[in-house]
Amino acid sequence: MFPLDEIDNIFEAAARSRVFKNREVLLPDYVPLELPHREAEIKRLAEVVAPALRGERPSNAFIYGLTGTGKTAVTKYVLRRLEELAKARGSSVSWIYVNVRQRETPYKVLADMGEQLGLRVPFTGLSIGELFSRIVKRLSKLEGVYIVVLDEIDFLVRKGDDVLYDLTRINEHLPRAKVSLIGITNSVKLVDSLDPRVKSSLGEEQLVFSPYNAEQLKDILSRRASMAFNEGALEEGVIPLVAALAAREHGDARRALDMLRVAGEIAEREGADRVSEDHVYRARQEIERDKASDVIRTLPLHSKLILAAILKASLTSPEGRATTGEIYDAYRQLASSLGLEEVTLRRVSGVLGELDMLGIISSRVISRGRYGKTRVVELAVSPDTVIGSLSEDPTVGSMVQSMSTKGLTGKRGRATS
DNA sequence: CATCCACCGGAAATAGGGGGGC
DNA sequence: GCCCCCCTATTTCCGGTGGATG
Repeated sequence: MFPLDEIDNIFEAAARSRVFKNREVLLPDYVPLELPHREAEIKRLAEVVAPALRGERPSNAFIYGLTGTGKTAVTKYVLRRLEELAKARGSSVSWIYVNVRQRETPYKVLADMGEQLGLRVPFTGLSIGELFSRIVKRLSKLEGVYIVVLDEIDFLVRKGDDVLYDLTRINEHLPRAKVSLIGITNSVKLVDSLDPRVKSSLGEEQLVFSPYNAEQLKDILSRRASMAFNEGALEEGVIPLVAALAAREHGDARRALDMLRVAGEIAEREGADRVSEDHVYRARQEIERDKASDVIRTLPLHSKLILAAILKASLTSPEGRATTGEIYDAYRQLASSLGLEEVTLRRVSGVLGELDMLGIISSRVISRGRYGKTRVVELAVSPDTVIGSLSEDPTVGSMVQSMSTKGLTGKRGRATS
């Protein structure tokens, strides 16, 4: 028998990282104790929600800014503080945070809200209306101020949605409790597509978050890095590099912190004791690849097939591009070789649009005059990534693998420029 | 300069699998 | 059990449309 304490020693040694002191502070959901370069936004939001301390309903607010500009972090930061303060003064203020992108459908958003209010909600079966009135019923037994944060609210807006509208009017049903809403989005366009009634209600206050510049990113990164990494674990150029790369991608601080964390993880995996610029470059690649793989793996069957068709069509074309028609032909071949029913051209066109949104392909519609209007598609991720992710699928996997050899020879055959 | 290709992309409807309340 | 609901992927229907061609 191996002595227990020796096992412990092994774990202990492995657990003690050479580069990381506290890796968690680089994770996306970590809210730091201070949010540098967002002082003005914090102040604005604090002013907006402050009336809650007097038991008044704060104005609804609309927060807009690109991804990674601190919208979520600032909101959580301010509301946490507000709640603490309220508790200390004996007034009742609570907040509910729902990420609409993760909850996607109106039903799930309401279900999430309901659960946070202590309701037991079946994951399906109820009508939206029923669910809504249960929430109202629950809230009408309560008192105090409730601030509901709907993050990435874009996904709730899709045409003719009354849930948002109903939420803005929920106070009419409540005798004592007061609800105010904070909507967070990263698309300016959203504001226009909003139901005008919702727009005016939600837009009682509007906050705009501007992207961080490279200097600010550098500052944010070094503060965070000093908590996350051991002394001297970062080579000189690492932080400026990460900041520069992220600044180029519209100042996304989350992306920057991710890059830093993954660079650290790569360094650690390799047993290096310092994180180098090379680790950063590789981290950036790895992040892109993982993101794409995750998306591809969870695609529905026919979307995978269509992606395989794109792969096939683009690898056999000299430019690496393919049109909708070509993709459809390739798709039909693949489908019939697997003995599967085919989806229509309209659907393929729709899937192409989805894949574009997901960043797996990039495409634009062009007119070839006499020869019609079509969409030209090219892969936005490396063929190897696509092949790798698709081959895990039980249905299309083997087919993609056999295609990969042919495809890659085809690719090798063409000019490398 | 009208024509006409090869699709685009909106809207509505359906299928069919998940489940309620009563 | 009955009737209703939600959700996703898809079909059906169909009115556009940029620009090379004749």
